[in-house]
Amino acid sequence: MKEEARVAILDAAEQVLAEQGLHAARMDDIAARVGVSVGTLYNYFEDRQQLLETLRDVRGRELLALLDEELERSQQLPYRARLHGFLCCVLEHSRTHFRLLSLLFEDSLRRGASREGDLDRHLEIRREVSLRLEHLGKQGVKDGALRSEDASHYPAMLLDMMQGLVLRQLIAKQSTPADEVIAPLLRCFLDGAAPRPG
Amino acid sequence: MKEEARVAILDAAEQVLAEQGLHAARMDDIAARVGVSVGTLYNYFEDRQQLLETLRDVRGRELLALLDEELERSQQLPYRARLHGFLCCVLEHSRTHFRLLSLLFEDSLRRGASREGDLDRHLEIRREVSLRLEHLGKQGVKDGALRSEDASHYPAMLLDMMQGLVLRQLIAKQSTPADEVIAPLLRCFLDGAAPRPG
Amino acid sequence: MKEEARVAILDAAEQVLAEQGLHAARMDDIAARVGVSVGTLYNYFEDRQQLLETLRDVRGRELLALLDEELERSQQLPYRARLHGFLCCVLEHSRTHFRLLSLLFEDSLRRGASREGDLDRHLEIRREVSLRLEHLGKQGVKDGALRSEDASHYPAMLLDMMQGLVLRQLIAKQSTPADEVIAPLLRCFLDGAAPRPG
Amino acid sequence: MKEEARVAILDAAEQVLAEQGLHAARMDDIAARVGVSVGTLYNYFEDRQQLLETLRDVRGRELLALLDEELERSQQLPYRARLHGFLCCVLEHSRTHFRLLSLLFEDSLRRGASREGDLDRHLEIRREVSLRLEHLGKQGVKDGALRSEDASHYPAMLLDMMQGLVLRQLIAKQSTPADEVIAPLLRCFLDGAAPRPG
DNA sequence: CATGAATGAGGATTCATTCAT
DNA sequence: GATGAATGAATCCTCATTCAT
Repeated sequence: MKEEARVAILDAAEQVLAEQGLHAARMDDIAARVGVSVGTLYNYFEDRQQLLETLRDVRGRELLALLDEELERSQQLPYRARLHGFLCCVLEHSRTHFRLLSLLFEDSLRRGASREGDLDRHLEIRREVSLRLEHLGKQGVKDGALRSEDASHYPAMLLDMMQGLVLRQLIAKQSTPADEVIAPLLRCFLDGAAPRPG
Repeated sequence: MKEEARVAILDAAEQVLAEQGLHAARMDDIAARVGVSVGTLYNYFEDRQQLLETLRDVRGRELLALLDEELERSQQLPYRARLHGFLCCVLEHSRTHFRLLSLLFEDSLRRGASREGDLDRHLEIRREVSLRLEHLGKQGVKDGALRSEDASHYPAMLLDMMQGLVLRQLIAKQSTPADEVIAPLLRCFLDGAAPRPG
Repeated sequence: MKEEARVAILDAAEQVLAEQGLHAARMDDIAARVGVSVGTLYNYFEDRQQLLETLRDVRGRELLALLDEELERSQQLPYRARLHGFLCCVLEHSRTHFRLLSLLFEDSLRRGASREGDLDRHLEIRREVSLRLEHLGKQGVKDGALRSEDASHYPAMLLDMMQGLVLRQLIAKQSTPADEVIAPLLRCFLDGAAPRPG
Repeated sequence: MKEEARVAILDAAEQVLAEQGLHAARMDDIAARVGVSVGTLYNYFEDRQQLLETLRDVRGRELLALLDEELERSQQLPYRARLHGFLCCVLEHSRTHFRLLSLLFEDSLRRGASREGDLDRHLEIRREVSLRLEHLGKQGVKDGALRSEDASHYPAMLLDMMQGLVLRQLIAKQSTPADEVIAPLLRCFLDGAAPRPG
């Protein structure tokens, strides 16, 4: 009961944030979106800041759960297929929550300048996703699908490209099927942009 | 005379924005940084919004000028070297202005939702950089250094990876030499992450 | 049954008021102190204002009852002893409830400015105590222990000194035995600060 | 210029506080009283708290200045006359600012419970006045006008009686000439309430 | 042109009170 | 009767913008 309300508030907050931006999203707007009054928000969250932090944490944990599920499911598949599944998963989740995560991330970065150590928690999710990609990468190296040389750079590169990809879809307000956009990304990542000698 | 003042204000604005964030940067702070009073800012810029827009445009044009200069200079070199030079150029400029551009870009994205058509101007710079990369890519294809198949995706991918790269350096507050960070990026981009068969 | 609850609420209210102050004491705090929910408070008292007024009246009547009891008990004693007993009684009660009465009195004074006639009820208790002192004073005059000249001023003076005395103990957070603090007060009051000629 | 504004704000604040009470006095009310807008208040004072503290300090220092002036002036007079002058001075100042000082003092007392050490500054003024009375008392003892026995209690007693006296005038909304109310107080204080044997 | 005090709309937060369960 | 979540009016404070000097 109480939990449903929290969820409803978080969902509303995400919508309003996505539409109005981090700063423009007023508590009144969020309340109106849920269909309650401002005061109610404060029955569930300490203050605006804590509401946003909770939202970030919840969404982050959702993504990680999705990824772990996907990794579990694809355990027997070869590296390329697993990576493809993983990225699709990230893409799918990001399409839904990208603007939110992006806004909150930007904010972390901003405030990270002043309050040292706060940034750590804010980057946790990205780091967790990265860790899973690293782990996956080790399989890739073992399978002979990845060179070990630059392996440490790959997670970041992949995430960067994913992020940009989602961002461009957001801007274009279109949503190409995941396969279609991930395929060239994977081709370039694995095989390189240069023509294969053979 | 008038121009010098504008430049001073823009510089101050960038510093304050980088330190305090888009929203926290107050007109008073900017004025104080220049060493003038608030009123003066309004003699040079219509309002806060226009000051920020000008700042974004100016910095954008500076980057484009740098890139064009670099492309001019490297005209006789092979594709890989030119691309390397180009990315170094982007990296260098981004290191100096990244936080600014990132903040302003986020803001554009945010307000892009509401004010249709406004976003276009905001994305102009990224698009211009992208165009130059496309153009460079054509040489790459001609030189046989790039497959033509996914050529249309390459500019975006490269830019995404550059952006992430700069971002990570900002977060880590360290600044590895350009060559060192761009090398693996280029290796992966051109040759792929998978081991070359030969 | 109903009465016990009222008493419990009033006691809790007094504690919270004493700890947090008139304004900072929230209905939720009072309810929590009793161990009930806010709604319950409203089953026993019209609203916050009425709860506080009741509290003031109840405590006031308790003091008056104590004083009357003391006066009854000391009926046969000489003036000085009766006055001493009376003041000890006031001191004892004040030590327990001073902060409360002080807060409520201040509040009366404040609102007395706006709502004419309201103040009267608020000052009732002080007036009642004063009346008893006046009455006692008449015995003092008869006994030859008081000059009749300024007799009308004495009750107020005594009360003022008592109030200050309690206040200073509150501030110092110490509680000297009643006799010890009342003795010099009585000496000064009855014999004066100037050395006796004899 | 800037100082005039500060003074105007402080005066307005005092009026509004006296009329509405410590808590009911809104920043908007104070601003309206001065004839400026809220924002202006914040150009002169950090926040509400600081405005009130400043007001208390200023009024306190005004009283001390008055007292020191009076003590200076009466230097050659005998103790009784000097004390009379001193008390008149306190009475006069209190009549003008009593409600203010009383409100602020009550507030100090309240918050003194929680924030230890804060109370000290709040009680400073009362303590300063007390010090001057002590000093004056020493002359009284030397002059043979005061018994030294309870001398340490006298300042507090006098102040308590003065405070009550002013309070009662405030409540009664009448303002008896200073001499008339101070005379019986002094008579009682110096000669005692009991009839002189001689 | 520069100044900087004044403006006042705007937003986060609190808390007495209500009322459906 | 008891509960406690919902309500929303009320208030402090901020800061972009203006304009008289």
